Amino acid sequence: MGGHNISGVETRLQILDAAIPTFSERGFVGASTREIAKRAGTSQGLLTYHFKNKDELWFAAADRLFEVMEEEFGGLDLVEAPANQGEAPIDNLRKFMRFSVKHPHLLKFVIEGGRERNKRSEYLIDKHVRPMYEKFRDLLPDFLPAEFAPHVFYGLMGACLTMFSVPAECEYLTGLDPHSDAAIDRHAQFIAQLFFPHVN
Amino acid sequence: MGGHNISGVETRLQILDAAIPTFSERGFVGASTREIAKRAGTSQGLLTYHFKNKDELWFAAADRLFEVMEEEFGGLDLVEAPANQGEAPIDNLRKFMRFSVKHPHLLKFVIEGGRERNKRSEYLIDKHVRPMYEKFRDLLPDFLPAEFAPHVFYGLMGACLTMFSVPAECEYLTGLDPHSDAAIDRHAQFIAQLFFPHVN
DNA sequence: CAGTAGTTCTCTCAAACGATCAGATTTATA
DNA sequence: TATAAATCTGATCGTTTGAGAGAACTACTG
Repeated sequence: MGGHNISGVETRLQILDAAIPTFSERGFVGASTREIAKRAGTSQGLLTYHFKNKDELWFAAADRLFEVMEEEFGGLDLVEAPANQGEAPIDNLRKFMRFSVKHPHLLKFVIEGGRERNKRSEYLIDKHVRPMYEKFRDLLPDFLPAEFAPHVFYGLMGACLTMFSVPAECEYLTGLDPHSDAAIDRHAQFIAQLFFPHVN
Repeated sequence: MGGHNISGVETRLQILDAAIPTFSERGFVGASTREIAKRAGTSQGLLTYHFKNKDELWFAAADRLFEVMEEEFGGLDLVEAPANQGEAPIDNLRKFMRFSVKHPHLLKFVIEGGRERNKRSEYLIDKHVRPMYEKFRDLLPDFLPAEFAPHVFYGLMGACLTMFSVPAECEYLTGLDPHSDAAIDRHAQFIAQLFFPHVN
């Protein structure tokens, strides 16, 4: 078997690597399959050959993003490490923020997914977010009542990531570029003092 | 003067009241002028009469939202009140969160505006967000170094509002409805303990 | 009551969209 | 070398989009 490219797998990846930033920048509706094809250097008709439709392309892009996250970041150890091994939480927070800055698209996918409930958001939550959340929840300290889990989760996530989820706004509003190492380190320091005051 | 409706001002408001939830739910690109017109009970061509184009309609909707916020909430006193008058910060946080839950559209506007830098985000920041931010920044305690202002701002905003900015996701993921009074109270309690531990 | 200006509505248009398809092209297998 | 399978391109379909031109309507003015 064969085709123009050595293998369809390679083309698939090229398309996904073009689809991810496009969906991230323009949103699902705003991203056109023609722009994605142009970025990938292929034709628009090829997208529906490799992926059945735009929804399936989005699913595949989300899967690819979390695949990269799993490889590079290795899961969410925000709570586990400091609680169980006594590691400095600031190191984990910094690692977490650095990853979020390096891969802003994942954050954009999750945030846009949370906007309204549809098949995309349900796919994202069921397949990728819920496992993370349950791991997080199970690692919370015992003295914390169970009903506080959502509040700690969204409180911590929001405090950690909001600044990096709107980098353009942050720089235009405050003059601070959230991508800079200084900003990341300072934010990690601030959040660590906030959530883990006893460790310092 | 005259026309089919009693007054153009009334029609304008009807259109804005339809545009706000539509932009909020679907985003700027996803919201079609036809859906807005249908919700408002008018024709689509009327939108370009009252507002020059879709961008101007969005600007007017944003202005209207912040107008309501100013009337009902009266500015951001998160820091001012507790620092200067010794009021319980939890009351201000609760008030802030209640408003955000009652008017989720404002939050959606700001979040989508931060996605990428364009004329909409710049309009929103320059006209509405920057005054809030500068007021917030000027009220921070003196012992806090100035370069921490953006971190406190986005840390606090993120911790406070992220849960309410993705209510559908929150409920589907954690089973907790962020609109409920119990959730709001508990979140205010958690955030207040986090940011103002000395007050309790 | 006629005239006029301001307002609302209908109809239309070009552009862009996702999706589909026939056929060309390349590779793998026999 | 022949054949089948996989890959890719380019054209096209039916819809939906934002925007605009001009008609229809209403209230005010003289």
